[in-house]
Amino acid sequence: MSMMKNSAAAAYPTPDPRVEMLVNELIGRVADKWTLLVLEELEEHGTCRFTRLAQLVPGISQKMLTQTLRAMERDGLVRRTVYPVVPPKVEYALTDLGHSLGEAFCGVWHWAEAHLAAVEAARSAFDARA
Amino acid sequence: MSMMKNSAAAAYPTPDPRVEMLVNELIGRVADKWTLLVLEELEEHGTCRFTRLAQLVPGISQKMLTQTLRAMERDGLVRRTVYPVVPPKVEYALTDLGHSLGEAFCGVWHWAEAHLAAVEAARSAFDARA
DNA sequence: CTGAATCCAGTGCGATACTG
DNA sequence: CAGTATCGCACTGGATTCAG
Repeated sequence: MSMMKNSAAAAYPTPDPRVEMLVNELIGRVADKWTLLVLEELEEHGTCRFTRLAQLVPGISQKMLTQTLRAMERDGLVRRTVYPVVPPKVEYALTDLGHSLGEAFCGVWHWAEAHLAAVEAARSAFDARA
Repeated sequence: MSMMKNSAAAAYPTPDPRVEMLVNELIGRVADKWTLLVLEELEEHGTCRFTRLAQLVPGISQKMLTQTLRAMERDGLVRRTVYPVVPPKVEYALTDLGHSLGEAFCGVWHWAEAHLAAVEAARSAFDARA
């Protein structure tokens, strides 16, 4: 991975416009608010059942949780295990792919944490100006 | 950077729930599709005028570009310079803060690039199952 | 050229009710 | 328990028009 094309200004990853579009779409999907939150909870608590996740993720509706989990499963980020018992029991766990995404997002997470104050200051200054 | 809190399970950044909420909101704002694209173009091409950006970012409407730039300016990510000439000339440039965000997103970018095939494979498998 | 304002179609998403 | 189905509204965002 990350072979670094021989181009000069290779600080940025993708010179290929076709791949770039696909990458943008993928990021758009994966950088969703609920996806991030679910990802984080699964990282932190490990395998969880549906209702547990609903409690863990603050403010998520049951509909959004279902949709988010489906999308993540489809993208190979989570593994869904159904136990044929009654009442039903369904467990969700991160795949390796999902875990690697969590790590990738750590950079953004750290950035947000580190620069939260700076952003808030900038906002105050901007609002004061206007 | 990345001082690593002394806590044991410090693989994940934020233990404080209050900060976590703020960080989530900030990420939600900043991880917007158009913000990412504008950020990328500004990284790649440096200072740009309004119309230039409109051409550079594929498919963005003038309304969204304006909104995005305003939000980014408010958050301290871009610096807006107005030249009092006629016709008007306005330049947009990344601030240090904006540049640092671009770097933070590189991790996600690389992830998306590296695992694009894996995600597409997972989707095909999922769709075939259904 | 840069942008604000208006209009409007599409849809994201919460609330609620129902099923296996 | 773990969903699916339906409704309804608020908001997103594109197209268009107007202004400095």
